[in-house]
Amino acid sequence: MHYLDELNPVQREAVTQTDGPILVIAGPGSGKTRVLTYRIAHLIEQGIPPYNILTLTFTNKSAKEMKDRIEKVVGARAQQVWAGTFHSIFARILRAEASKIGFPSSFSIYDTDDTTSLLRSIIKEKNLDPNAYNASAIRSRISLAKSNLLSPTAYRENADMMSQDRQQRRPYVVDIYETYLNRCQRAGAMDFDDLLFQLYRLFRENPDNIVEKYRNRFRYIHVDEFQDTNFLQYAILRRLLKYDGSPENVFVVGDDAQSIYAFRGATIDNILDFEKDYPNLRTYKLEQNYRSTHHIVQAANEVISYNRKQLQKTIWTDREESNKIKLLKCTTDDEEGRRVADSILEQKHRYHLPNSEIAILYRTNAQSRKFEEHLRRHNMPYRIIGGMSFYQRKEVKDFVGYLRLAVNPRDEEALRRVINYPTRGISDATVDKLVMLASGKNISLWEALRDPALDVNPKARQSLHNFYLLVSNWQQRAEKDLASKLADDILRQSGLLVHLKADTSPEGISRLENAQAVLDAISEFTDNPEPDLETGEPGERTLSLYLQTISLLSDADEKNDGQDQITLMSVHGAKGLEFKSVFVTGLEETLFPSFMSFEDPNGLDEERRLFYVAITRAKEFLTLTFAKHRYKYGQIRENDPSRFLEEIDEKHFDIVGGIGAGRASAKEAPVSPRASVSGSFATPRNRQQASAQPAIDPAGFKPSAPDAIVAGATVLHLKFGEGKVLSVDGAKDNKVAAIQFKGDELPERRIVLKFAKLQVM
DNA sequence: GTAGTCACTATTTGA
DNA sequence: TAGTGACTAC
Repeated sequence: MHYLDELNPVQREAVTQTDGPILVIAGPGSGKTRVLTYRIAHLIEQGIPPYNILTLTFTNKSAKEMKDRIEKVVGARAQQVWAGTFHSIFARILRAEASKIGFPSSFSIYDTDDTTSLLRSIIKEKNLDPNAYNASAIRSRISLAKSNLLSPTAYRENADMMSQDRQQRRPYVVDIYETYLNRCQRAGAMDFDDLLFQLYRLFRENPDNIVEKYRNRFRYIHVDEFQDTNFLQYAILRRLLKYDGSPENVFVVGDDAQSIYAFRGATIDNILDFEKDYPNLRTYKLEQNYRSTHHIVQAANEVISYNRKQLQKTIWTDREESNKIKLLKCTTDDEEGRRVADSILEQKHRYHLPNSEIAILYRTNAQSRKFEEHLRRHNMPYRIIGGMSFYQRKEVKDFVGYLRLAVNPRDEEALRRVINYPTRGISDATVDKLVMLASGKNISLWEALRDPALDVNPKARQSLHNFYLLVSNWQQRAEKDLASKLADDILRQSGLLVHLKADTSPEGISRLENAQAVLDAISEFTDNPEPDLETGEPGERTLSLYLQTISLLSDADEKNDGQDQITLMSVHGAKGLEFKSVFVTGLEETLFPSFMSFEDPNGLDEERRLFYVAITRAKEFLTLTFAKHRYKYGQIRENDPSRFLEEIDEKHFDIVGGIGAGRASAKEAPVSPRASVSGSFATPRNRQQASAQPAIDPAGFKPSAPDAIVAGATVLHLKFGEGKVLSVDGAKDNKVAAIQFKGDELPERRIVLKFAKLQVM
């Protein structure tokens, strides 16, 4: 069948419209990937050289999948398309052009840990209070600044940013930012944001007319998941697209309803601005859902209609046959784990589902444990995406630290990590002196290492010298030697191998195996060079490129080994995926939606979009679960069912056992007095807390109607006791009251009136 | 210099 | 609870 015949009329129009700016608003399961891949295949069929086509995707994995799908239509030429994530494509450009902005071409990439530890050290050097200046909070501040193109100078002139910092009682954030930038430059390192920020800088300063080069190269630009791009990414695209005589061949695909990365700077404004920036824009809406059955699609529409801001769009399906959505009400998180495992077992028997068609989704990675326990108990194979990945393990990071140093000795985070690990007689005091000297003279740690002005005892000096020789030797080899051979030598000569071998505990053995797995990965990498895009020759396969590649891997890129396993992951991780059967778990107030989102309505809207993404992953079976009681930080917490459950019409539900027989009864189910509930999970701490609760006689308690709860009223809550209503907001069925309870550690609690048991006094 | 203990504290999502 | 950083004892 010809590829164009596999498309519906709207899809086909979007695919064959090859020139000018195009926006495709694509609902979940509407064939978005198909449109994108066929459009690129179509361009190639029309004679456009594949290396003139750029496609920016969200994960490396989806870029690869896309290339493979294009290949099915146009053959091997497909592999010459520039397809990858923003970060990986831009890193590649920066490697080629680094010298123009004062970076080595083998610059290091600092991951979140490197950045945080560098910031921690800057905060210490500046003698700032580490409590007020929380390193990871500062990191997100700096990230926010970069994503909005604010240099330190612009930051200082930005009244909003400065006053926010003052309000947070940390007026020196911008100074930390400035120092941080210097340090990165000195270390020849870029963090994730820099890969965008520095590229933007390169294009703006435009040495040697470099923008021209890339404008000519990328004649057709595609962006997947456009709703998740931030201002900086948009600005870079604009640089590439907006100039005199530009054909503006840009094709973006997105869905405002699936925007779930606002927390890291993504903004829907990009979709709205797009229409303004490109007056010739043609917009297509893909609304037919080919993925899910009727009840799922309807539920998704109902939920998303509660969001205030959205582009008008209603997804629909012609799939009539349909299972209802199952709702599992559980008393505890443990019961939730058990019943999900049981349901999976049952589904597998009844419908012969392979494990790979089943996914368990949760809001936070920490929730995976209970599911793991119960799946293991049933001997069901599973894999976890996200959480601690291979390259985040300590032993792997240590080894990689040495490799980074061999490639770029100025890499200060790598140097600090390994300089005395395994121990080689370089004390913390010596390292501190090194850092002070480097700061004083504004030289890199690597230079400071052999600076005669360094005031240390002869023994330490000798140790430093030996370390210097060791690393210099690797560094010289890094440019010519085979990466795998060099890495093997580094593992031995660094002393890491001996150190790891010394630990014969099971964990120790697994650490050794992980280090050796890095060697295997490097061999695999060097043995399979990808073709160079312009020449088609086997491309560069240096250690430096390997390091760059692994630092840009994301969780979603983890491969499956072809085993038939159940997938466990966060809802964020599930974006773009689909499964026959999906379990969306932990649907409780404060968890999903997260309590972090309660402060601002935009936050709640984002949680709702996240829920929308979660349920639309399911093709045939959707199961929603919640637990009344759940452990958090070692303590039991009680939660109400998520408001999102209330936003789905009952007719889509099939309620299975648990607390009460039906949904309505769950709302009015008699609530056990706190003491007896805690008693069944007795720990000394819980007991104490329970006895501190105000004693309210459940028998004499008569809940008032939600309408009776108004701001200023004094109310009684079975669990929290007496409280004052500060405010009430939200529409009729979703009213939320902010209440301050007497003797409560929280300044206020937000209570969903529909679920709450409150009595006006 | 290292290993072990203790107390504290953070609580989301991720390239 | 789990991870971390500071402190202590050898």
